[in-house]
Amino acid sequence: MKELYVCENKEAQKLYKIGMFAQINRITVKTLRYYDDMNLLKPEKVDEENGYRYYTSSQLPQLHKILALREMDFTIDEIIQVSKGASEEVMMQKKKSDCLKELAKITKKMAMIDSYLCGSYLQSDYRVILKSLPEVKVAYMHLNLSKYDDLFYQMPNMGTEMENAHCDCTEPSYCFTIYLDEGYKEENMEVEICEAVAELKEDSTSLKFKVLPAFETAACVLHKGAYCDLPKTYRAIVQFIEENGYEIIGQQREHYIDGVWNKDNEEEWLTEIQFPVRKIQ
Amino acid sequence: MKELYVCENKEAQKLYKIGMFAQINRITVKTLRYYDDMNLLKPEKVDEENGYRYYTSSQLPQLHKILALREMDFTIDEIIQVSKGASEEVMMQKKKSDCLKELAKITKKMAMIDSYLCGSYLQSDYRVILKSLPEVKVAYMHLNLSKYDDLFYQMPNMGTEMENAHCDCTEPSYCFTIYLDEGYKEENMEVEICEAVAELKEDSTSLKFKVLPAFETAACVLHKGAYCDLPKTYRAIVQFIEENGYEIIGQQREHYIDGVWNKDNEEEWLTEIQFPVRKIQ
DNA sequence: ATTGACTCTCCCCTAAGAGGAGGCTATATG
DNA sequence: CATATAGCCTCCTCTTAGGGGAGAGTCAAT
Repeated sequence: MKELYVCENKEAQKLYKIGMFAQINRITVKTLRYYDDMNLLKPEKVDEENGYRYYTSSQLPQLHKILALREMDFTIDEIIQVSKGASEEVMMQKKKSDCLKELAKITKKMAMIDSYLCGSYLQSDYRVILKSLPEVKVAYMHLNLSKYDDLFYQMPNMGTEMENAHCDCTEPSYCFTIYLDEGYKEENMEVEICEAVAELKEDSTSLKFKVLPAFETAACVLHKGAYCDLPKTYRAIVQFIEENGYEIIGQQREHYIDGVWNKDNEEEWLTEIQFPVRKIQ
Repeated sequence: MKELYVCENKEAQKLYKIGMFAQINRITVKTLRYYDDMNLLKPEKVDEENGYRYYTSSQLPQLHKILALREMDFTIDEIIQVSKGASEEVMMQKKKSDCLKELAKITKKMAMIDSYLCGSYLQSDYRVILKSLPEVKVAYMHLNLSKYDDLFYQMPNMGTEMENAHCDCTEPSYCFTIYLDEGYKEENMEVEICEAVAELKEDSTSLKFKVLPAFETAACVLHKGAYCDLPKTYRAIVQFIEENGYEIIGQQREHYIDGVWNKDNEEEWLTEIQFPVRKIQ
């Protein structure tokens, strides 16, 4: 029965070796040694001869506090701050806001996974990214197309006109169309074919120049394959915009990356859709 | 205008150096080099002479897929599995369940922080831990106490009786009382003082022996300081048990670690309360 | 030819320990 | 008393997904 009590020796404090102390607290020996190295919890006594660490029961509350804070995801450094007297209150509030951020992130992740699983993002080949569109100088031709494919018959024309005007294209090249119609149309659409240039030149009858303003945020998605599948991609990106609380604030651009001009195989064609957007408050 | 289109040279594929390719995709050069090292995304071509990496637009979809999966918290290894043909469906489901687990963890963390902030855990000095209580052989004395403090007047008696019976205490020592009354009582309580021993001995009139069964789970909390504050600690642990969906399935033990027998200062006394519990389905 | 912007490889760093090698020590058993 | 085993020590490497930087080579424009 509490041998030390019987002995009436109040000085003697039971010393636990590291293994026992670890077992009592359901942690590993490694962890205790690590906390020693980090100067977070020093053993009560270290044998000078053999280096053995000895702990006492009076260190239990300190250790339990450390473990409690670790469970709340405090880092070792933060726990050291606390033990040096930093306001726990303040750090807790910070931790809480960290938790809320993490919660938001994980919720977003879940939403992405879910939207993949229910197939609306079509096998995850759609990755909507938000990026900024810088101000850009373009050469452009205004066209009324009776059907979509006419667009590409016009492209060689535009190439010729640009050569005549001695235009320098930017590197990497940035060639796209702007749709001027509101809403979706399959025929008789009004478009502008644009290509980024280094400098503005004199307007001619068909080839004109202008500066497009920058957009702080644009929702962009890559479309791989023939153009007949483009509508599906449009639906996906518009869905993304709606679901994530954005609104469209400008004309979308269809940016041609790979196409008939450099790839025989339609499946390798690559197009990027860019929608200028803004977060709805 | 799409110079390659004008040139009608379908073989020529525009090669991007790593910096440009990184910029196009809003990622860092380091990331691309890392993916190369990991064999996740090899450049289309590497210059044999100077080691420069060159990428093409046809690698964009692959890269975007990688980035999309990274956003969903897939590890590099998992993405490699996917690119080698592992079922995305299955991995997504796994990811989702990971997310749910993480969500549960973070919710728990938040709850801990909140309960700290609203003070119910009293400055976080209470850390409830769940551990198993192994089967234990004890020497014990059955007592009826008119008031709590009488307990400690009985302890020296018990020490003497145990010495007479030649008991070997376990290491570390495990000395505790079991409360036999239902509910909380401040006086006239029926208790058993127990001390773990290596072997059972012959019962005497006052000192008896028995084996206490193991409990798979016990909610335990350290109490630091004088015994008059114990009720607060009891309330905290009972609150924890209720809030976390456990139920009490045995008599609680009050395990004496540091006390009057080895510490003069009441504030250094240390006691552990152990409640055998079970998760409610 | 020079300059500045890119690129390469190689090395070290992260948080909180885990895993293990090699060597010393404490305790229990024969 | 000798030895076997378990426990302890230090030191080293490993984990993720890249980041930072050194030192050296390379490209493109002036």
